[in-house]
Amino acid sequence: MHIHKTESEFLLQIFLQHFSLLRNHNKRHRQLMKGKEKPPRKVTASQVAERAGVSKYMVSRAYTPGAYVSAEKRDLIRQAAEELGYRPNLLARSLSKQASHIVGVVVDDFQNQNLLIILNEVTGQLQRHGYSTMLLNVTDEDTVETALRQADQFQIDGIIFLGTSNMAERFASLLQELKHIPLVVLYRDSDLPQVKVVDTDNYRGGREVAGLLAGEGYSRIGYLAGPAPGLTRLDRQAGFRDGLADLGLNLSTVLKVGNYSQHQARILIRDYLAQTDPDQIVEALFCENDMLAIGAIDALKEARREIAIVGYDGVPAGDSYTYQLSSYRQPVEVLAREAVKSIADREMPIGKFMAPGELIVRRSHKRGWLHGNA
Amino acid sequence: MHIHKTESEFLLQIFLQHFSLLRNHNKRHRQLMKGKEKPPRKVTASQVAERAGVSKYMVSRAYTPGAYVSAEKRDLIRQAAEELGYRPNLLARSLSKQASHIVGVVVDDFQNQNLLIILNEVTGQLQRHGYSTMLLNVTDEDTVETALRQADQFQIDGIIFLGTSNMAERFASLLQELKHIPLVVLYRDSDLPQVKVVDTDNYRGGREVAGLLAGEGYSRIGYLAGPAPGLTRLDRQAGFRDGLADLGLNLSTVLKVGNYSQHQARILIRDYLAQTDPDQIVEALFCENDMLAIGAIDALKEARREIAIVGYDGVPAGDSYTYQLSSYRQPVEVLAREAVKSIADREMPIGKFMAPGELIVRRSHKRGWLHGNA
DNA sequence: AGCAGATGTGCAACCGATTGCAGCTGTAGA
DNA sequence: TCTACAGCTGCAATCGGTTGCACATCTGCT
Repeated sequence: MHIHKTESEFLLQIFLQHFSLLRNHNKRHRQLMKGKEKPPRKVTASQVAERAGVSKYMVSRAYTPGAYVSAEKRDLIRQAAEELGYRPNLLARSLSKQASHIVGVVVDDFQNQNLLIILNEVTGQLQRHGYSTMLLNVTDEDTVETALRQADQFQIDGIIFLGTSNMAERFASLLQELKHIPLVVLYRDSDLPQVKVVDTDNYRGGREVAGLLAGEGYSRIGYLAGPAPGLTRLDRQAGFRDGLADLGLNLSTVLKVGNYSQHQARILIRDYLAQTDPDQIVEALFCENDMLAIGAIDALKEARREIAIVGYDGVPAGDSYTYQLSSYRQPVEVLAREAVKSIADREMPIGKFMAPGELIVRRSHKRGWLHGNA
Repeated sequence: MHIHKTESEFLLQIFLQHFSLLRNHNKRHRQLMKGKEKPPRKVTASQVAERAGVSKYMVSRAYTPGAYVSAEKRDLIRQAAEELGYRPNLLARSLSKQASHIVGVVVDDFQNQNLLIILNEVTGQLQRHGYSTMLLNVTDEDTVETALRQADQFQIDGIIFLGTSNMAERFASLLQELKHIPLVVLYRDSDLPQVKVVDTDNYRGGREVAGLLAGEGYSRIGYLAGPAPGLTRLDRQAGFRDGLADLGLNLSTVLKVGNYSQHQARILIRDYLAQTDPDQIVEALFCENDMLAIGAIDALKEARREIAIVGYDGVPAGDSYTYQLSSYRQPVEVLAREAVKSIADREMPIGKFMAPGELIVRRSHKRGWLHGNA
């Protein structure tokens, strides 16, 4: 009997705990916190005001540039705030200001090294400008809308789309409804209206690579394209083609791979080698990005065949002894800076920003790279 | 005269616009928006309430599980909300609920492929659980505090630390003050108090790798360690050592590299080969992670020397023909799930979660990997 | 019929900031 | 001395939600 009672009491307690947890979570939480030794002081503006002997409204003004505050009061308040360790609640501020200083950043491929390096740069820049980064995962199609909705509900100040896929288009069309949210597409060109594009100068990059390969004296030259829709690929390829043409060469082959993975490129090149008349196989191949180039080199090593390879991006892995990949470096920092600036300016960003990159000359574009070191 | 008047009126207008732009940005913005063809309808709970013929409080309850609402009214409200395209303002909700459903995710190395794969998984899982990811950039030391502050001001529900560096310690100590913020350290073991650790079972992984190498009949066996402080490295190494011991072998050499880059590993191995008595050079080397392993392989190829190599992580790059890296796969999805769950449970997460991984048997641990395919 | 208890609803207060406006100073100019 | 006006300051309202509580309403049970 006794045991029964204790047991049911115990269960009741559990139930009550659970109930209050559901229905009254925050109050309970607050009390619980208050019980601790070190109350994690949520210092509010009112508390600062009290200490400084002013009203809470002045606290806000002390941090608003251009507001009417006497210099002495401002300093007084700032000091009080300092002493209390006051950190304004950004949720409240954002709610009131109707702008969150949060930027949504979308990455569509976590295997692409260069994308991630840009991501790093972008978040760093955003942070330095006082923005926070909300990372949106859209690796499968269904999540695009979910992610965007979530971001929108947080009143984000803008979206930076980092990737190659046509998700950018999905985003753009979804954003049509939410006209007030600026969209920057980085790492990929596009003619979408109402969008700011930030990318390397693909045409120019293509031309420079053409010059590099022509300098080695190749004549049968190919281009390995990825699946990205839109202009990036076309311009890069056009620049390459035109560059070759200027030097009296022509682009004899264009291969196309289904996605930007190293693995796919390797398989494609393996099949290409196997199925193509040896006389027709290209001597040099410009790959749309470094991941593809690395995959291509793998296939060539495997088959012990040599084709001069040049990539695009300038990822760190290309620097390894195994690959020594010649490439065209994207000016990552410049691109990131421009993307962030576009959003920080708080005007609806439109137009294109195309930065020149820089040739990286290593060994993979030279004759004899497959063997020896010479 | 007439012209003058118009002109000054015009200037006045400009001035007023500018003034209101500065001092009254959001209101102006709203009006501006209202002027457009498609007002980007910020549907609020009140509007939904009006349409459904109830008070706005009921709207809130219609979405609160376990609240007292009649089924019919709930459906009515939900439908009205649907028709209007109502999306609750998460800033307001978070402010009121004292919990933002935002999780801070810290990545300390954007070159580490496995980290990024985990990042992908983590953000995906978070999204699925209704959380948003705030990506914190802490690539240089100074930004740790800034980043954390920013996150704290958004009332984040927790932090997931993804990385190997001792920034985790910095975080933990800074979080001491902010006791209410849960910290999960993923991809790295630690004995920090008040922290939840999620990692592979390093000891077990080490043992399994020992078995793999012993099976090939090597006797001089080494370990290539990275700089990470703490238990991950020690356990992995201890498991390896114990595993060898059980099979009558011992760990003859431990090399240590200054950071986890492929490049550093390559240089270290190159020097090791050059400076070590050939009779003393190990036959097999277990590398603390795949990036190091890949760097080591590069150095070996360069020197045309063979040492059996095994990595740890299971990054996709290891699958390339060039490397064919044998490794120990971290159960990325399981780890991510556990990390997210720890935070979603809303209790202060403490303790360790160690998941077993899985051997990946490719070629780099076998004799003869340097030459041929056999 | 009378009443306890469960179920639904709206009011008002609150989360923590920002900001238009009214009112209060002080001081210079008439 | 009175006025004008600029510089400050605080009140009250607002952002868009959530929630304790008081007040119905509707059961079913004596």
